[in-house]
Amino acid sequence: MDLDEIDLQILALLQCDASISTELVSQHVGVSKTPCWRRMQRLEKLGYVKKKVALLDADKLDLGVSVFVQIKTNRHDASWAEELTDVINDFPEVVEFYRMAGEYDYLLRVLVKDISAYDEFYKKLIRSTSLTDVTSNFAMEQIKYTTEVPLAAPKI
Amino acid sequence: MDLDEIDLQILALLQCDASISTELVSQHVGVSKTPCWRRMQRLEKLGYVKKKVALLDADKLDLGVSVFVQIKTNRHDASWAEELTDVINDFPEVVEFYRMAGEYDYLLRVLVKDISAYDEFYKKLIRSTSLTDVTSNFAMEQIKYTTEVPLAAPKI
DNA sequence: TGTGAAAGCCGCCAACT
DNA sequence: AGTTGGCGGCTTTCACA
Repeated sequence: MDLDEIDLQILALLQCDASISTELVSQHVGVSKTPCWRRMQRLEKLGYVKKKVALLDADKLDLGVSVFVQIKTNRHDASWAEELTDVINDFPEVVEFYRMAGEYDYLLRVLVKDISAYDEFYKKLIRSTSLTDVTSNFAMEQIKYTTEVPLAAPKI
Repeated sequence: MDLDEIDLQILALLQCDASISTELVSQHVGVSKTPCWRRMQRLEKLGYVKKKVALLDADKLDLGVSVFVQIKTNRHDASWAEELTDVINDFPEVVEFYRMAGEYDYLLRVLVKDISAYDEFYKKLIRSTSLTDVTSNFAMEQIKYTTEVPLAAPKI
């Protein structure tokens, strides 16, 4: 990994606030504007920073319910997995999608307005591909949600 | 909800790319610069935009393993729940934390480097509070991950 | 809401250590 | 790798229709 301490500090700052100016970043990490700017450019070009996004308040937008959906299948060929991936990617309600080890094959997090909106999603899902077993677990409350990855770098 | 179509379009753009300039936003949504800027200010002030962040590449930073941890407890009083919340919030490895309906009481997503890093986390967790049942499910692959909430607004 | 325009900061580059 | 200096442009703001 070709990152030094300063790079990690820059990443820590940016993943906390992407709209911070180069000048402020440079002051925090203790180098002057230009090298700091060059580092930031490099971190983007190398893909350490994937994108900069605005995080919206899901509750305010009436999307307060997360549902975790565990999926089991008996088809384990590559083409079916690809099909499932395509299907899932077309659902904007699915915000996370994992292939799992263990009992269940896949795990989804689905973000919807309420239970009936989830039911609509569920019907769409089982209609669009063949699944052996689908188990839904409802979240009552989102206690923590962060996009910040746990960097080894010291917190600023 | 005091948002019109234009506001929703602005939100859709910003949650896809927060570094887009006011001018580009204004062109996309069909109003001129200043009113568009005023809307964007308003959306932030009202809290629809919570923050702007950089999304980092977890794989590149050697944090490729997500573990979903289901927690069961027999203590259902408010003070214990608060204690758990505090404990969890102090773990940077825990990137998501939900109170669940159904069999399990809580669900965590923990982001770590590898299995042994997870084991370290696990030991820290069970040491810091009393839990009746902890089940860990490992994700082999993150197929989809987005911070974009499914807005009713038309995709741009 | 839209227009226009001023002020200022910021990203960006050049020349040098 | 770092610094210093500066140009150009965009963001931000205000005044007014």
